[in-house]
Amino acid sequence: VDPERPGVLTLSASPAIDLEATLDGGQAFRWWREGESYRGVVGRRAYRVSGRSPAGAPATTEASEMVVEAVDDWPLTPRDEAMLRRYLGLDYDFAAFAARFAGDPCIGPAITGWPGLRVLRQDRWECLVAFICSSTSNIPRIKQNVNAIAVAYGDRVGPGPHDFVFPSAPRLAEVGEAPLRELGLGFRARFVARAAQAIASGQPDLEAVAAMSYEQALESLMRLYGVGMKVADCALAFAFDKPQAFPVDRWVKRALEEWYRIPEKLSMERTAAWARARFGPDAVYVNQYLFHRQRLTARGVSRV
DNA sequence: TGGAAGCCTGGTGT
DNA sequence: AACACCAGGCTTC
Repeated sequence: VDPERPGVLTLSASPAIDLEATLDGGQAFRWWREGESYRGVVGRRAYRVSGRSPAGAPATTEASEMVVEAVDDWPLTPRDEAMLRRYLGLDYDFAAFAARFAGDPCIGPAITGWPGLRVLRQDRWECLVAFICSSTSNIPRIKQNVNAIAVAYGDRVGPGPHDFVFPSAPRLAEVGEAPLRELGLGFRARFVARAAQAIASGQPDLEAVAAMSYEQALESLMRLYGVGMKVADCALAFAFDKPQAFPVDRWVKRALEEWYRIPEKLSMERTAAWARARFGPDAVYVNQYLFHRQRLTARGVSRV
């Protein structure tokens, strides 16, 4: 925090964070492009985040600074800074990861092509709900669902159309299934309502889940109705400090078949287990690069 | 224990 | 423009 400019916070990252890939690439669903920056809510405050290079341009491998301001224009505190650094995963030793996988025929070039893709550390409950909503869905629709929930039942923290805090589990538990269905969640409304009830009653306690081993945490989340392995792994990786998680969806499975000769018939579970063993404690970073590369290549905007 | 069907409905492509 | 068909899974059978 710069005492001369209390409304603005500067965060440095090396390499520069690719905001588009990181904030709007399928990890988080409540960031909105606003000119050169992205706007979204972290904790109970709405922020604008912008990189030094124009959004959309390839991130550079050099260190760069991000500029963050709160939409309420009040001063930013060291607490804001600590929270945002945590959210953006700025303490992660990215260089070590990049070095470790530089020689990998698939991941190496992907890291070179998108050096600024990072893994976020999101709010546990919001992230869990978002991935429950991801079942047989797509990114635009997931965004629509999650934001509809926030707008309908969350507290407003800014003047913008998306400046809402995601509602707590107890709040969504009292809302119930039918209203969620009316927001367009479809069959996922039951999943979210039942998860909200369970979490609201402390079964399980999400902070306790985060403190568990990966295996125990996975088991705990999968006991929730509507949460299978893919959804649980996403939540664990993106919100529960479990970077060894490796969510396998059709995109990632296809990429593994293509690059690592995984047999097509191998189940999702076995594929995930193979990948965790193969890629180790940073598996989710590999996972994100596989996903990102596969998805963008399919769209014809490959950088490798 | 594995595998296939059904679920809601907005996106996406034709 | 209208209309299939599909989609970043889950539960159930």
